[in-house]
Amino acid sequence: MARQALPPFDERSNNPWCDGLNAQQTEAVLHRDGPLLVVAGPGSGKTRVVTYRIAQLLSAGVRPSQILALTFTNKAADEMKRRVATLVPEAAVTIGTFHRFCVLLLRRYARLVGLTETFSIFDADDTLQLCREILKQNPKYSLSTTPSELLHRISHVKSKGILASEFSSRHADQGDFVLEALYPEYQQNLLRCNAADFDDLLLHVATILRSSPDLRRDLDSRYRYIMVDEYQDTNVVQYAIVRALSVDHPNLAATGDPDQSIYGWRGADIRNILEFEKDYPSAKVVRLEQNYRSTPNILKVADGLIAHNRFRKPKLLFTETSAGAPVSLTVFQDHFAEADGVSERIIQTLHAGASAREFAILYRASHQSRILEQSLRRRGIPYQIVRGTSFFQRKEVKDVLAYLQLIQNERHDLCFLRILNIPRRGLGHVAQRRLQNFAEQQVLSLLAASGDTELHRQLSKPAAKSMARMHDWIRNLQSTPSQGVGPLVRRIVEESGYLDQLRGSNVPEEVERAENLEELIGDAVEFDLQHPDGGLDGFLERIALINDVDAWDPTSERVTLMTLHAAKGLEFPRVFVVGIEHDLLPHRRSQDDEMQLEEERRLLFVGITRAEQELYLSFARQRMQNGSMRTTIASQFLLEIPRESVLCHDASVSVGPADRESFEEELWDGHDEICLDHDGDGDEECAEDDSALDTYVPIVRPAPPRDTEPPRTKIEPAARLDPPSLSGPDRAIQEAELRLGSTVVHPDYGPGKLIRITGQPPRRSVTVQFALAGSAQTFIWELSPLRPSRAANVAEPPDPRRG
DNA sequence: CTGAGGGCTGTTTTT
DNA sequence: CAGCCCTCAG
Repeated sequence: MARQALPPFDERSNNPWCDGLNAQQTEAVLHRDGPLLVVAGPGSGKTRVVTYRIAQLLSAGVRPSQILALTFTNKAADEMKRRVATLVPEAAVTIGTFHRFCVLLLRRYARLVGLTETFSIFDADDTLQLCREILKQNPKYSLSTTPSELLHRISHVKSKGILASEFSSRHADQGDFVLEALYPEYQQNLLRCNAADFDDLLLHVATILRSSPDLRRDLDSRYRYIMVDEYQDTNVVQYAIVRALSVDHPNLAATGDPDQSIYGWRGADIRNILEFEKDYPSAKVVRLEQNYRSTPNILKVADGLIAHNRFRKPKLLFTETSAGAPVSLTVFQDHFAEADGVSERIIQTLHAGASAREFAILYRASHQSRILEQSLRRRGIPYQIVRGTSFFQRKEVKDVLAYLQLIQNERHDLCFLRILNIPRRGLGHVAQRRLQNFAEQQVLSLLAASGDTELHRQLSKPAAKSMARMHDWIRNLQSTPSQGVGPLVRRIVEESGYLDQLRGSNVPEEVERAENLEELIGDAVEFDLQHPDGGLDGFLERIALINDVDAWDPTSERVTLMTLHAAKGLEFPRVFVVGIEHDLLPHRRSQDDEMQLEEERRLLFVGITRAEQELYLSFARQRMQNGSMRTTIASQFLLEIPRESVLCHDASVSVGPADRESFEEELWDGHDEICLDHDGDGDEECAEDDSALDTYVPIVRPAPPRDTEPPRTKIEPAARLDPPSLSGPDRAIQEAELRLGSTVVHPDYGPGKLIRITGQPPRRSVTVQFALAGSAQTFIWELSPLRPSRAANVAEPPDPRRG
């Protein structure tokens, strides 16, 4: 397979796909065969490059069906589709999220992993419910974990690509008995319900690709040109999938930005992008560093902040736009005042002629939206919120969806349990327990068991009658030929009596629920119109995989509220980032681990770089936490942004007018050495290095000098808070043993090698490459359960009989 | 079997 | 503070 040479220069300039592109963008667009990595800073025209390249490939004769573009969010996929459609109308290129693409494959090859093609997708609620059930049935573990923790840990393990079968054998001797017992049980339950959770969608596909070489080869050849967006956010499972599809035809184009990696908590492995060149030695690497989005001031703030990440390769970001307004940094008295301050600022700007759609308010945690909403509503500012609970999460809607899922997949026992007594039919705890026991004994699905006359004999007369009736009714729904989803939803809602029950209530809340059910019918009818061949599967899949970000309408004349995570990939003329406080951003749960702390910093970096013209940063001196007002601490990140690019305002009342101008000093005073620290050893970090990405990480520098002087100021910068000191006899041992390459043991992950050590004794951050799990993790040594090991060879698991 | 009320817990980000 | 689970009375 000859690699195509680049076209001569004049051909480039004549190429319609290169109009208005800079040299690097052009290079990426014209790249045809072979692996390509585009490292793209924020606002550098990445999406443009990807879509132009697709157009370029098509015009060079590549068939649309051979192109596959994978994104993380539906929003990104839709945007890409839209832009490709503008360039090349009606090109049937496959563009979608990883999850959706995997569902597509899995529907076809479900049998290979023990599912049928009508398998259900369990959402967060379902999986949590399942974990509850599992703990209920395994009471001996219910003290050592909670359902949500169990769920979280299973998901974590899955995102590392570890199957239930592998987990038990790998970890049998490692002491994680809870997961060892319950992960396989969880998985069996999914299988019994003919269901997959979100992680499974990926994991099953990866498994299929690994275990079916012929199929892998076919798919590899079918998808000749693969593009992966946000490659820094791929986890090992996604990596395995992409890798498997680009063996024979390694025309893989990955785009991403390590500085925008914000999904580490979900198992994203930044090494995927860092080691791209190792995986594909012939890869071409293109860097897009010119920013077309933000003003220099905004960019300076972003750059100054992200420069504080130590595990990073510095990157040049530049722009040619004019300076623009300084970035605003405001402290408010409390979160109410902050919300009001933001609203007032919006009002003023609206009066000056701005339009509401230009604004975005970004925050760390979704619950922060509530106060903001109230404030905006009071002033009549139109807003749209990208929030966690959607229409489809409402109880009554989920109830009806449960009927639909049960009809689609009669083994969906969770759905059956959910609707057993909805609407009320006199089937309570007793009937439920007998049903479950019976189904267990006879190895039947709950639906099948509910129709069994043997079970009916075990129930009270009214219960038996009610259950038989319900069973027959659902069977009838199942066997009725499909007239579309709309009529089906209507039948369920009406024939079950659910709608009547709600309508007849005098509780206003229930009447509203009835209205929601009407709306659901409407939604289903509309779905039928828009997707004549969609069917029940399509309807349910859309609900399972689409979230609220997709309902976000960028053209609507409203202020956008969303989390920092949801904001990735978007841009707005005017951006507010609120609540930049210690324990919130960085989040409390991210502070013990340097890697997680860096991820929080990247999160703020992402937020900052959404702004085109105006950026407003703020925090509150007090905030409601667990029902009580607490005094907050300014985020350490605020100390890290370049002082000369921001304009500080003190809008809080705790400081008298005389002190107002000193707010800036209050924040920064005595911290210049922290802010400036990284300029000292600049030549190494700023050294040009065009080739290898692997030098991105790690640049291990000495930790910033820690001040011994007590802070003089009222706002306590978190960076100065002393870490808890280590006490006890372990200390000497721990310090002596801590060396690169030495072996340590973790109670859960087993033995591993120290591959990175940073920081100073009270709080050293160590990264351990685990031999058994095959993955690396970073810990604060002093706080972790890691212990030095005498074993020289980590390849061999320690023998428990000896230990 | 149902509904109300008390106690407990947990508390980020998302496909 | 909120949401969930369990208990208890009807």
